[in-house]
Amino acid sequence: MLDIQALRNDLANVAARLATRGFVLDTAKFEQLEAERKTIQTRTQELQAGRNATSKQIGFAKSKGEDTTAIMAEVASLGDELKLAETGLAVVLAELQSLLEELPNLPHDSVPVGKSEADNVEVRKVGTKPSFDFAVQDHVSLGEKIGGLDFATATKISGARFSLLTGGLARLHRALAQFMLDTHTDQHGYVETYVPYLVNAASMRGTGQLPKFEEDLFKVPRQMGDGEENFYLIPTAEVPVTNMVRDEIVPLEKLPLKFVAHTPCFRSEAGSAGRDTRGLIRQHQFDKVELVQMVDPDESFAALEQLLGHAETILQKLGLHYRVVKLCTGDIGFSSSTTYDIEVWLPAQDTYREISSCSNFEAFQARRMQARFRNAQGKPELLHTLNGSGLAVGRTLVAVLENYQQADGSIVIPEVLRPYMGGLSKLAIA
RNA sequence: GGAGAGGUGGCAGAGUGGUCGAAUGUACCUGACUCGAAAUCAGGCAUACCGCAAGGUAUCGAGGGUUCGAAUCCCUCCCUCUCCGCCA
Repeated sequence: MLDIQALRNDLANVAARLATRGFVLDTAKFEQLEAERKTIQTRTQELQAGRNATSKQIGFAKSKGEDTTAIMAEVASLGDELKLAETGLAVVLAELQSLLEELPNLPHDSVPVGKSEADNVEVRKVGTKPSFDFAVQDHVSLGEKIGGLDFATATKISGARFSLLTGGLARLHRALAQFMLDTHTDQHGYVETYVPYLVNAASMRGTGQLPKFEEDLFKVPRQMGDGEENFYLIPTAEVPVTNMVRDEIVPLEKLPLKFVAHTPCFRSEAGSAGRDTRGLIRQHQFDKVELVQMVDPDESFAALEQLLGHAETILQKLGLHYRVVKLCTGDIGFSSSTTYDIEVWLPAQDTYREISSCSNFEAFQARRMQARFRNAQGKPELLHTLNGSGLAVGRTLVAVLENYQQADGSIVIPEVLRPYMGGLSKLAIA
């Protein structure tokens, strides 16, 4: 959520910055709501002040045993007008709130201006493309050759966009996740966390998935007293982990907070019909190791570079070629101020494919969540939150399969994963 | 699932219809005393919004209700704790 003060003080500038990401801010509507709010709020507060003062007099008079019928008659007439004013105020405030909740974050000044993915800026390439003296196969064919990648059965069990791993591939998948977790906890100073996969609406609101992107989520209805209040399946561990600090005031000396979590992620992939239908690239369920940091605002951009480096380390240790891309204003996510994507080289597709996305949200999520720390002056101040995939496990599995394939279709297991594979050095063809 | 007890400021903990936004303790900040610290003493110390300011408004788990007036009474819900049952 943006700071409403920024909109009040410098609406044109906010609108201009939002425009760079293709968002049209209805400034007239905002100004109108603000004007209404001011009028109604002032009026309401005047009425409340009047009522409070009179009621106080009644209490005072009664305590002295005086007659109060005259004053009580006077204040009685306030009731209806006050109720009306309060209701009107609540309506305007709710409208303002929902307008505010649907505004995306302001891109940071350093973010390249652009319309789409095509305008993203490549920051660096690391490693080299592997060369093959045979025709490369994609991970689906490779999975069939060595066995253990079974889409047909997954479809029977659940439907499209689900996968089933068995045997060596299932173990390789687990090995990747474990390797990532161990690296981030042992070498990068993250605290391992195990979190709920079903979360409430307040958490989804906190990180920005709600109210605007409900159709991307899997919703689990449940009865709650009279009505119903849904659970949602997490689309990323960012949601439960970042919400750890919702409504908290973190002591300064505890910063930065750094958490890592390995979780499944559930996405409805609404609006992605027909995209990436083959293979493991785009699924309703996939695993991800997620890095999350909550930091002092002065340090969030340095933290972003570090976090990005932590994610890159995994690819380097796995010996995978990748590039880092800085997303342009038109391509960054709703809540993000700055985002780097890491794209891994996939030889079978002859292209780089997103495997991690690392973002600084500045105070955008913290303001929604009221996630604060006590600053050096002892005052509560909004934190900055960051997160990044470190990495998407399913896509990393794809990258390992495709980059480590041999002429016969077998897969050499990267050195760093072998301890997690019981010393195995190769997945042989079935 | 059944029975009971609770949810108040950073923390602990009073407060059961009227100068209560809330005693007290503790933590923290400032000052005094001290060579310095501890102890002691004095003062300060919730958040948000409106306002140039004076000041005002809201917030005592959430929502609704009663009332001139609600932390306090009523209703619904959520959460926590204790005991019992069930259970990976």
